[in-house]
Amino acid sequence: MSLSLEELALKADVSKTTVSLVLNGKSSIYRISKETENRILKIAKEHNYKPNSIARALRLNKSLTIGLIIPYLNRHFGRVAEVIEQNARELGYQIIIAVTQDCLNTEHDLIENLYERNVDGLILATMMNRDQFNDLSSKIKIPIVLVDRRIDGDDIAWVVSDDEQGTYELVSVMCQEGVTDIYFVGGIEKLSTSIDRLNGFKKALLDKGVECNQSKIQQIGYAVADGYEMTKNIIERFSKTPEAIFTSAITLLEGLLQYAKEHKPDLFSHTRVITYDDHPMLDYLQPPIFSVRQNAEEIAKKSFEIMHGILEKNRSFAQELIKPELILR
Amino acid sequence: MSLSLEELALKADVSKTTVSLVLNGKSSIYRISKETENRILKIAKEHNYKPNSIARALRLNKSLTIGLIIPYLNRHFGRVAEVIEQNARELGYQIIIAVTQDCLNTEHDLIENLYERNVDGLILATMMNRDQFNDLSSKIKIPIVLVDRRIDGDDIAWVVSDDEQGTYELVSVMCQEGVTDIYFVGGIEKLSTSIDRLNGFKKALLDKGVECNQSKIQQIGYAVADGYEMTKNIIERFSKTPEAIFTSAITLLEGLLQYAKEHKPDLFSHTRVITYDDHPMLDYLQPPIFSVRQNAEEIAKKSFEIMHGILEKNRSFAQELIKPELILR
DNA sequence: TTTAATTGCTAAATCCATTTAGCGGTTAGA
DNA sequence: TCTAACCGCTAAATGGATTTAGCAATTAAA
Repeated sequence: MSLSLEELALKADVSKTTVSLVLNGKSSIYRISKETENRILKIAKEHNYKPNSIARALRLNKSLTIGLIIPYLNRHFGRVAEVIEQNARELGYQIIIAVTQDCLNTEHDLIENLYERNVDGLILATMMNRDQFNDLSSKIKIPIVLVDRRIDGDDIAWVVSDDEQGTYELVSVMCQEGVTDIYFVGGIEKLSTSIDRLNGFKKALLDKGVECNQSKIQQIGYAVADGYEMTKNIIERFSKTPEAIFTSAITLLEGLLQYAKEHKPDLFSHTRVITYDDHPMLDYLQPPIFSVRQNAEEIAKKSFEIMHGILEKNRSFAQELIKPELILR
Repeated sequence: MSLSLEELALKADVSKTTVSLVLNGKSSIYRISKETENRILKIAKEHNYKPNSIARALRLNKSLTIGLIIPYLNRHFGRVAEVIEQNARELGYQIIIAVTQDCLNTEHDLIENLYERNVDGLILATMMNRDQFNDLSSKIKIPIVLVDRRIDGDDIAWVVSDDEQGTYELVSVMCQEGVTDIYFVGGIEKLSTSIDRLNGFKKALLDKGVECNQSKIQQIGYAVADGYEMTKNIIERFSKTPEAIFTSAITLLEGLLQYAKEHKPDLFSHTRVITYDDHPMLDYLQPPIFSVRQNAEEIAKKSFEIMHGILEKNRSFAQELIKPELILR
């Protein structure tokens, strides 16, 4: 490890106070002479001095560290994490990452854990509801920015994809082609991602004068197996083959594909499949699957931007809806 | 934040030394009476005391933090990171993550950065060669475990997929079907992943008595665009359509698919495609693409295990080849 | 010449947990 | 009765950077 302030002070023949003041740009405030200043700067540079970050964190009660808590490091969240890390690094922050596997208890433990480990802020893809979040906020005195999943409330910072609009547009494309017998394969019912996507779904149908039948809506979870299960239900419960199925996440589409491969190889000859989330491999699937691509880069960028604004620029919370992109193949 | 040792000591009417000794399980060594011990434990529990991790790190020179440096947070590395994080968490460690984008300079900066930030160890998917690694090792006095990409040397800890064997087996399948006119679409030439996969490739052919023609081997890089480029070269340079193409990463396969879609839609009717790395979507592609699935979970588990062994159990380095799995569709 | 202001710098406190050396007091052994 | 061992606990040092209050020396003002 590099030298300490004290060792540097010894070499420069001044006190460590002086060294610290100089290196923190406070020479003029404390009237350190130009001569002394230059000498110290030179020696610090020669020895490539870097202040011990732990000592600094202890004294300043600021660790330059952000906790990032997400359900998985899958394609979407992996990309989000990657871009958050890059943005954070440029501004001197580090990212401590942790995954919840969409388990609320794990999420709570992780938040507590990271908080105790003195992160300066938390970026969170949460499973909490409003009440749970309020409880947390009262205990935790660091800024929290929600990412990907929002919670209603004027005082909560979040950055999410415009799930409702994205789904609305995608489903509308189907409607415009005259396809309105669409099934909704959804995720975790109380999460904003599911609520908003379902709202977009219903709205698109309603615009075509079609009231969505509750029996066409399922919300079990976001795992591949859940997608499999819901597809199975649709195919086996109803005698009529659906005109279209909307899966509200790429994992659910995977489950659908798996079921189709095993039990319904001709699914695609009668049924259109559309999905939230995009994946490059979809380009090579037959028949083409329309999708909604979330702008993970923008989501990541904005969420760190808001965090940074709160931490260093005295800004308050902010909320951002990021426009997704329709991909029609 | 929770109480400090001192506040706790006040409440228990003892010195903070006593509290610290009790909470660190040293009551008997220092002959703290059972009565005092229980009183302190009770009060600590009531107030849910957690030692300030920063102060602890400063005093002990141990941050319980591991740096994880990888090229991207793509599917493979995302899964590796996820499992490392989970394993680390169970043993009280946190993961600080950083991505290099396969840039050597970035990698160096990140290593230095994390080192200065007092991580206890580094898990590294490196681009360095032996010399660069030796340089680094002499400067950096914390354990390093290489993951996914190894460097030759008896004293270097690493955990990698058995790239040579995996490729050997996959290519052998082709050979056994009589297909030996196989092109190698490779990654970054000097990385072990490329070297080992190429060796496995050549060995499989040699076992069939076929000497691999150098012109069938390309190694540009691991990006999707590189895969596109190499596929283009193969298709456009040679008059004869290849019997088979081996892509040595899923990203390269993506590039191949992209090129095929745009310029050679009939590629699959004459050419078999096989790839290193697996992806669930491959199950739904026609025709089936054989692949080698790396065991990301095992790679992650072992690499943290080795790190933990070095840090806490006084074990020395270790090297692990993780068996990948052949997926024949 | 005395007082006031300025200059250039530093001692010491602070953040909090850990750990070493050791202080008084009691009991046991010779 | 005196020494040795033991008991139960604590003061103080430590890790390294930051920051406040202020000291001693010089210069300027009255």
